[in-house]
Amino acid sequence: MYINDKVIVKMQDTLKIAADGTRLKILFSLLDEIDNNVLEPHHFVEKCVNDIACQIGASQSLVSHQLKVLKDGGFVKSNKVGTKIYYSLKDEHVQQIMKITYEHVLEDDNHD
Amino acid sequence: MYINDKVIVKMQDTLKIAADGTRLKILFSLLDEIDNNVLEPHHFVEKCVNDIACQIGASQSLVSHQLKVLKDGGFVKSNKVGTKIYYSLKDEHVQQIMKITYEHVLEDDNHD
DNA sequence: TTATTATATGAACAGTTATTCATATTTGCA
DNA sequence: TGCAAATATGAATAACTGTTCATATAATAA
Repeated sequence: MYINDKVIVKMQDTLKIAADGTRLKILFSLLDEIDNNVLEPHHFVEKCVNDIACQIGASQSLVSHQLKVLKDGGFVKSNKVGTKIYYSLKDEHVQQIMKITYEHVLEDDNHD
Repeated sequence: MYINDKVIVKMQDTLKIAADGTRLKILFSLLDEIDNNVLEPHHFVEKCVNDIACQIGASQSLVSHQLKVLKDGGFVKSNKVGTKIYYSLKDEHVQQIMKITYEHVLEDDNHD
């Protein structure tokens, strides 16, 4: 084995964070909405907790909980302005994981 | 939201499969071993269940269970020869997910 | 047939986790 | 000060899942 256990655990933890419907919806909502193709490179949008909650149809509490998971996992960053806290994608790795996973499930559709 | 719930569920399911240490070790063991850089493109190696179990230090039963998960999820394919069943990576999406996740955790190391 | 090798399977348990609900904290404003 | 808005937090629960153990199945050889 080339990859040591520490790296395996980190990869596992990273993928676990992405492997949740609510968190995926949050991440998609943080992708730029200017052009319809959300999976192409771009700069990232900032949104506050309530706006995300409304957009994905989840409660404030749930979104707050999951944003904490995403932030601890290095998926998003935050920016406090007044009482609002704006969240945005942290880097492009997240976007790339989503893009490849998206392509993977689309390809599977052809085999069903 | 651009992405419908069906796609979200499929992405979640796909990522869940990758988000496990044992399964990640199995996938890494199925990457070609000729050049040391396991994360570059290549053609995929075939290995039987017992060989994988020995290489990653897991029981036969556990590896068999997880290979079933990986196969059902479209991550690996199998090829029966006599009593042995040879498994290999199914396509390059799996490899790409691993590569990007790997890069992501390496980058995080710089911030610790 | 019997024995052996390789793999799959099912049940059971322990540990984890997503969600909800209620409440706390923080900030801005009157 | 008090109030409202935005977000975070903690507990509790229900559902899920990775692992182990024992056993079953399949293929080969003697």
